[in-house]
Order: sequence, then C-alpha cells, then structure tokens
Amino acid sequence: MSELALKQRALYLDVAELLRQRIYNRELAPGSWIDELRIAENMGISRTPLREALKVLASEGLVTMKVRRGAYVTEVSPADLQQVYHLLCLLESDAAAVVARDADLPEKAELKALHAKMVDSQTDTRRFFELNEQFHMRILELADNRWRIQVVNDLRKVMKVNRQSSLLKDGRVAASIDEHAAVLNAIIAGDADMAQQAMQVHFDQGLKAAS
Amino acid sequence: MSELALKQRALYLDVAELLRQRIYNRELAPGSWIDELRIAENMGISRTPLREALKVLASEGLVTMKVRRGAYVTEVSPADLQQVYHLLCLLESDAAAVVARDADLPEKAELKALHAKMVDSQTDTRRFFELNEQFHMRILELADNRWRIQVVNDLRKVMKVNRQSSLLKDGRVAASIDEHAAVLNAIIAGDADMAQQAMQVHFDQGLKAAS
DNA sequence: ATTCATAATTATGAATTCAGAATTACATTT
DNA sequence: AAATGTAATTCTGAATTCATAATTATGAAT
Repeated sequence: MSELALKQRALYLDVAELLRQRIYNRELAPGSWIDELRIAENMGISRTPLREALKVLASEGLVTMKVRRGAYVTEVSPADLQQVYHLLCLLESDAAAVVARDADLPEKAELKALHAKMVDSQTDTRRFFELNEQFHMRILELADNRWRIQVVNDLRKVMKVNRQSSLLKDGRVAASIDEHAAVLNAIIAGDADMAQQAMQVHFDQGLKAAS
Repeated sequence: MSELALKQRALYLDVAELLRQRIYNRELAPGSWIDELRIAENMGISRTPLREALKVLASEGLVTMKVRRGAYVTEVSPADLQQVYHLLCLLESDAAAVVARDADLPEKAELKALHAKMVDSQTDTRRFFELNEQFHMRILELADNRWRIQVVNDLRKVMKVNRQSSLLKDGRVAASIDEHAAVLNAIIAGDADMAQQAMQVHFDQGLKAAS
C-alpha cells in the first residue's frame, strides 16, 4: 500500500528529507560524524541510496564530506547564520521590488488576501507561521525567477539547522504583521523601491529580535 | 603514478568536473538524455560514482533527474540566463558594497594591484579573462560570506552552459576595464553605495553587450 | 492498414560484494 | 612504564549484481 504510493519519488530523496529533519531537531548534532552503516540499518535500506542522499545534503551545505572519512553534520556558527540571513534579506527584498514592478492586479489581490488571513490568525501561532511562510513564498514565486527560489530554499534549510534562531519570537507577531503590511502596500502601489526597503526593514527587525 | 596523485579527491568529484566540461562544450547537448552505461564504460568506471556525480550536478542545476527516466542535461533558456544574471548582479553588487565598507588598506591595495595587472593585459585576451575572474572572485572573498561564494559559484556554472553568452565580447574589454576602475575607486573611497552602483552598471553593460 | 495487446528488451534504482585506507588494539622492546 | 612497530578491525569508496519499471518490438485482430 504505502510502498506503492511512495514509489513516485526516488528513495534517496525521501532519505534526504528524513536526514534533514534529524539534523533540524539535533538528533544528528552539528559536527558529529554520520555513521552510514548504522543509519542505513536503522532505516532498513542499503548504503547506496543513503550515500546519494548525503551528496544532496552536502551540496545544500547541511553536511560536509571529508575524503576517506565520511560525512559530518556541518557546524553552523552564529556568524554563518548572520551571513545566510544577509543573503536572504538581499534576495527577498529584491524579489519584493520585482513584484511591485511586475505583478498584475489579480496577483496583488492574492497577496492582499493572504495578508488578511495572517491578520485573522494572530492568536493561532501555528497557523500564523504557516501563512507567513506562504506570504514570503508567494512573493518569491511572483518574482518569477526559478533560480532565486532554489537558492532561497537552500539557504532556508541552513537557517533551520539552528532552531532557536526562529526569527519570529512571541512578541514579534504583531510587529511582523505591520511590517508585512508595509511590504504589501508598497507592492500594491507599484513602488519598487518602497517594497524593497519595507522588506529590508522586516528582515532587520527579525534579526534584531533574534539577538 | 597519476593514480596515486588523484586519490586525494573522491572519484565522483572528478567525474562531476568531467561531466561539467562536457556540458559546457556541448559534447552533452542541452535536453539530451545522459546514458549512464555508455558514459561509465566510456570513462572506465562503474555506474556508482557516476550516479553520485549526477546528484551533485543536479543540485547545481546542470542536470535534471526524472523519476525512473534518468538524468537529462538541463535546458537553459535565454530567460533562465537573464534570471541567473540578475542574481549574480544582485549578489556581486552587494559584495562590492560590503567590501567598500569593511576592507582595510592592504586589501584595497591588493585589489588596486589586480586591476593594474588587468590594464596591462588588455591585449592578451586569455590573460585578461583570467584576471577579470580573479578580480570578481577576490571581491567576493573580501566580502567574507562563504554562502554567497558558494551560491555565486553555482550560478556561474549555469551561465557557462551557454558559451556564446560569454559576457565580455571583443569590443568590451576596454569598457570593462573602465567599469572595473569605477568599482575599484568606490571601494578605495569606502563609498558603499557608489561601489554597489558601479558594479551594477558593470553588469548592466555586460548584459547589453551580450544581447 | 491500423490499432491494441502482449512479450522482449533495456535502463534505472537499489542491494550486495569487494578492495583498500585509516584507526585502533596489541605486543614487544628499551 | 612508555614508546614504537605491527596486526586486526572498521569503515569508506567503488564495482558488481539484482529486481523492477518503462519502452520498444512483435503479432493478432478488426
């Protein structure tokens, strides 16, 4: 049953996703060695797809391969997080500017509706995070650059390695909604510079809250 | 002899580099299917390291994996190139700004020396390209963000898939040197905004020349 | 002649096997 | 007891084998 359903994607992709989760929740600690035999046995698979999955994670920067020494979980320092955050800010701010310039009315309406849902979900933190993610992702999609989407997704994976740096803390929800509103209004107004700046402010505030 | 020397890096990394070259010079044409058996035999290796290499190239965006259908050389459309170029401009312009803000005197002197070499090498196109590459790369390194370096290197690999879009055509060399000079001067002056704009101009001119 | 079904072939995805490098354990010698 | 050299073990990297999905070819039926 489930085996049949899963066959649609290659095994090594599922394995990569499992490993990502284990890295996110520190089951695999930063800097620690990844025991291929142990994990393959643990997952009930052979080393071949596991090794292919490790190559994928290596190119995402989540694990580091050492010659004749195997794979290690990449250590992500606070400086690294700062660097990744800087890039995310740069890429997403530019995306907001592009969307302000290029999006048509239905697309802008869609963003407006998404933001309205976020306002409604203030109390439900779980749902808020979800919609927050959707809002950012929709802007990326509307900016229509598949390479940027790919890069941003990879960088986000690195951010997730440090759970405590979840960039939206409790008190931040209300402020975050206001910052999103500023981005939204600039986009609706078609003001690219304003949208870029508003998104940058949003990221700066997020970083300030995290430190 | 050579076997011993090569053992320092894993085989699949060498294979990945070989495949990259074959993709760059159209030996493997965009959109074409990659025959694992044929290539493995051709290279005198087994499919295992070849497949691991393909995973690496897939995450770089050079090949695309289809389920139960194998690997295909990614087709890079003119729109794709535009998108990649846009990101390179964004990332490198910001890097120039960071360097203008943070670099110390010896580092600025180093860039100045590099640029002087470029001026001297105007006639030797081969050498000019090399130094051009070095100049851009040194700015990236001085901007001190390993994730940006990784991302830029991956994007450059995608650019190389289309050789004809070598962004510096014959007549461009002299102009390119002037544009680099503007970047250099802004960095030496410590003017971040100016450096960012100068680099952006450099990219815009390059794109204009390519089209 | 064309279309549909079934058999044969081919290539992918994964498991298993194998070779060699690196680390660890052990023993011998000073 | 410490140190050095050697043997044993372990784990990585790569080759080979195997199973199954997909494609192609062949043939029969309309």
